[in-house]
Amino acid sequence: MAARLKPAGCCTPKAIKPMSRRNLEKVVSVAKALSDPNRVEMMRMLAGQEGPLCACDIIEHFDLSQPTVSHHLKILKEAGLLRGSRNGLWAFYEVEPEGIGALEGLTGLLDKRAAT
Amino acid sequence: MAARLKPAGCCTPKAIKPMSRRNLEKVVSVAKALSDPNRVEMMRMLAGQEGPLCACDIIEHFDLSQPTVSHHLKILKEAGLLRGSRNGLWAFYEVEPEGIGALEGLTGLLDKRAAT
DNA sequence: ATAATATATCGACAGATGTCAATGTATTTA
DNA sequence: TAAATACATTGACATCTGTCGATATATTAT
Repeated sequence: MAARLKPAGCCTPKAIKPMSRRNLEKVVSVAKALSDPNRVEMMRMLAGQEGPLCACDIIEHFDLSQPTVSHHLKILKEAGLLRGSRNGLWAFYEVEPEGIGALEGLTGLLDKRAAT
Repeated sequence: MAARLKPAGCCTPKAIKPMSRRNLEKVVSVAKALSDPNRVEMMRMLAGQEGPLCACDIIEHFDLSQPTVSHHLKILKEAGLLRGSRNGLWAFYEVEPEGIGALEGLTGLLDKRAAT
């Protein structure tokens, strides 16, 4: 029969607080966007500015090809963490408030243990 | 020559606040751990309990094979979001305080817009 | 109109990731 | 000791992801 047993005197798990599929997907897409070190650095770079930065400055800062940087910025934008705009030839990016929140939600964990 | 230009009158980006490679990797590993919907649900399930839950209950709750659940729990544990223990045949898992923080850091973004 | 430039998109490829069936390991029971 | 059980690990496979070179698109300057 091989019925799966349970530990003695145990375990009716409490129900999971419901979350819509849409919100779950949102959480996952934000986490996914921040699950690459280059993208985290892009977020940290933009979060430290007082206004938008042109793509050229971001490209210059990373040791990646221009298409790759463009690709990463797109992912961050689609996750709602960045906002993009354009002025003539140049593309500008800046963090969304939500992006700051997400970034701090993760990096804030570190501040509670060791500095840097 | 094709020298890369810059927008007129613009842009000396402010330097990125320094972050150690170790801390960057930590942030990325946490984000990566939460970048799968099943793992987010496992975290939410465990975060809603008052104590540890046996693996059997987690396996039962998800529409995944036992090895796959075990694999996901391992990733969450290695990211520092879960703590595991064992009592006889049974394995128990519970959230680390850091895990709660990381989870709330991401799901908290949603509460500010739409409920659920 | 033509050339030059900044950025986005496409196509390809190697490596990472989620999944399961099969097997291994450790513990309890008979 | 032998059988049963809960969970972990392994191996295989399809899909996803990060990356780049090549190309396309849009804008400005000549």
